[in-house]
Amino acid sequence: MQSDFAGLPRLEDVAREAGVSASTASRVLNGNRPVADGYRQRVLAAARLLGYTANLAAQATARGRYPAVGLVVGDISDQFFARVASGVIHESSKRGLVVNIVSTDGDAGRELEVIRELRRQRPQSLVLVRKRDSTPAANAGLVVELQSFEREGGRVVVVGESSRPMSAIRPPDFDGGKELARALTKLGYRSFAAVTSADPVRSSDDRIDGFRAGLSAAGIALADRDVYSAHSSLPGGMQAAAQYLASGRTVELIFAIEDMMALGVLYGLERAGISVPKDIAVAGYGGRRMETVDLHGLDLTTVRAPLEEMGAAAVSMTVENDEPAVIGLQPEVILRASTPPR
Amino acid sequence: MQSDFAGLPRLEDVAREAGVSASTASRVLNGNRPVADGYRQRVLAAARLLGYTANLAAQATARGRYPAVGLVVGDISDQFFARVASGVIHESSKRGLVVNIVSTDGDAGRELEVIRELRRQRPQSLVLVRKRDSTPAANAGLVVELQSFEREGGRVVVVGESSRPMSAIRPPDFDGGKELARALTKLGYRSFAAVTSADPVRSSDDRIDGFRAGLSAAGIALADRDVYSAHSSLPGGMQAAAQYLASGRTVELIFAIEDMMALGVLYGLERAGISVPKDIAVAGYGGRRMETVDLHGLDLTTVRAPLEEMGAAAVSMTVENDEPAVIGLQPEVILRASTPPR
DNA sequence: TTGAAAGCGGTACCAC
DNA sequence: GTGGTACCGCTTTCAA
Repeated sequence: MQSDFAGLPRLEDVAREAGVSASTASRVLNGNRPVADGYRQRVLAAARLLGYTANLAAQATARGRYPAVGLVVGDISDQFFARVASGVIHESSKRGLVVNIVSTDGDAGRELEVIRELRRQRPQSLVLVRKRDSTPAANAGLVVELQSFEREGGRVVVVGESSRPMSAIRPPDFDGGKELARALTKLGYRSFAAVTSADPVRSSDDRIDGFRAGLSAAGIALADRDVYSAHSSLPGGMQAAAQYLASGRTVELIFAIEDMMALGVLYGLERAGISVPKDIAVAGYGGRRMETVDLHGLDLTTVRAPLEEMGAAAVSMTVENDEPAVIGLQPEVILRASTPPR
Repeated sequence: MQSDFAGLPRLEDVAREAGVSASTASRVLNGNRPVADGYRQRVLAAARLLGYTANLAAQATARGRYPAVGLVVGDISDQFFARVASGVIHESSKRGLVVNIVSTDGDAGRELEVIRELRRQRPQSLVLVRKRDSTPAANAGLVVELQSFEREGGRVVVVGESSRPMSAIRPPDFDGGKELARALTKLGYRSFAAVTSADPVRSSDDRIDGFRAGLSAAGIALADRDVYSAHSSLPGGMQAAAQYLASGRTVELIFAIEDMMALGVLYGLERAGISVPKDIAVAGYGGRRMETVDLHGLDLTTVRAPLEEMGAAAVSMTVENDEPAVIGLQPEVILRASTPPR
């Protein structure tokens, strides 16, 4: 073989350099068992001198476990997946775990396939990130695969949607919608419209449901005819704004379940001569870092979805062996200029 | 140790089940050397029956190389990194390589640190993705580290900025700007303004320079006073639009070096009562999938940066052992409604 | 405390 | 073709 890690120092090289046995060198480097201080120093010096780093794969075969988390995302260019992945990567790094990432390419049917791919590496845990639950059909083989993984000592955590009896971290969409409603009613708003995604994603519904619940608590009803739906994107938001305008109804505030849609709504309204927030207020959801450049009106009120935290929590769950559970995190309402007090 | 891959079938289990030696089983499963067809079938059957998948780490220690690519990104929630990563992941998957991902957290100074982290896994190659070249200071240790990696048979490809004598894949920003200018002049535009990023990123400059070069070819000059700069974001674009309006100058088309900025420009203009594309045209750059919902005017002309392709090309470069080289890919000008023929 | 030796799950050379 | 065996780099008993 040609490129056999050629040149990289092995544990034995360190041991020889330090004049001790490989066992001792190993003990020093892994710091578990006691080693005479003189030897300890020499081993450490030798390791530093040679620039030694343990071969993770060899360690893994010897130890019987690979300190890795397998990360399955749908599409890493999508903000949702990217932000969760970011959290997974950071938390893993903190905990000395490496991250092996695979993508289903947006095709949920490939989940099983990529998980098998991932398992070749014998990761300690699997973090599946999804926007929607897998279809019952795809689910069949998947559940078998995951259970066998857990039976072999692996841990699985699903971030996002999951109906399976499996540890999961759900985005606090309902609560986020609810708290937003509460904050807005507290600001004095009394009549609302909402814009949701035409795509059946659970998050959207939850946000709307939560929003509605929050309004109810203040004695305000959100009529179905005041809920518009469109593609979850900036253009979609413009379309929704057009629908709203065409309806002839007027409300004090429009809540869009996604920031880009909210921007689209904003844009659609303004180009129709309706000023935000003077004539109407707008709120979004997502909380992507929308640089708060001081621009009249573009300071969008939003709810920050704790996606990075969810990714981090997923990793934590897999290492601390808590009971399987479904946990949620706290959303954060961010009030800005697009919804001034009334 | 508890979770020692417990329960997972080993090669030996497959061999026993098939009634052959481990060597033979290995040969069948790796398909290199000849094996009698009878045995072959039995081994394959046994493997299928037991659900056997080779332990990648063990294979790696035995073979002396790990079929993995180490991917270093600055911030995976950033579209640029995410799209490149997407390409890396797909291409790797195609080629049977696993992807180990780490992030510098946006702190270029951490690059060396995370690369060391990555090298514990003995990946065959390293793909570094960056928006800007590393600082000379950080560069010092980095170059040593990377050269030692290459000396040991690893391959390194930088995607994005790199001044080092190292294989790199540069985004075709200059060409993209140039081709855009050519396409626009061909449509009949004659006077232009541009909006660039206040942040010193090479891509921005290249796009502007290319744009300028393209205009020159048509005998048109882009004056410095017609180049505005702002934060590369939607609000930044709005600011730039405000600057443009305040300048009192009028041009036929405004080119912003980033799509979100272009949208901000669009928005800023329209809210000032200037209609796009009726009164003025706008073009962007980036080509993120901007869903082409049929909305008057929001169909933004742009240049598609081939980021996924760059990621894929990086992986290809590391496996096909071409000479180290700096290669570029083709940008794609996408003319849409925001720049109608004049 | 320390080192020798036996693994970990595989691969690949060797002789039959 | 096939199986025995040494070995990959590291960990972890086990005796000394």
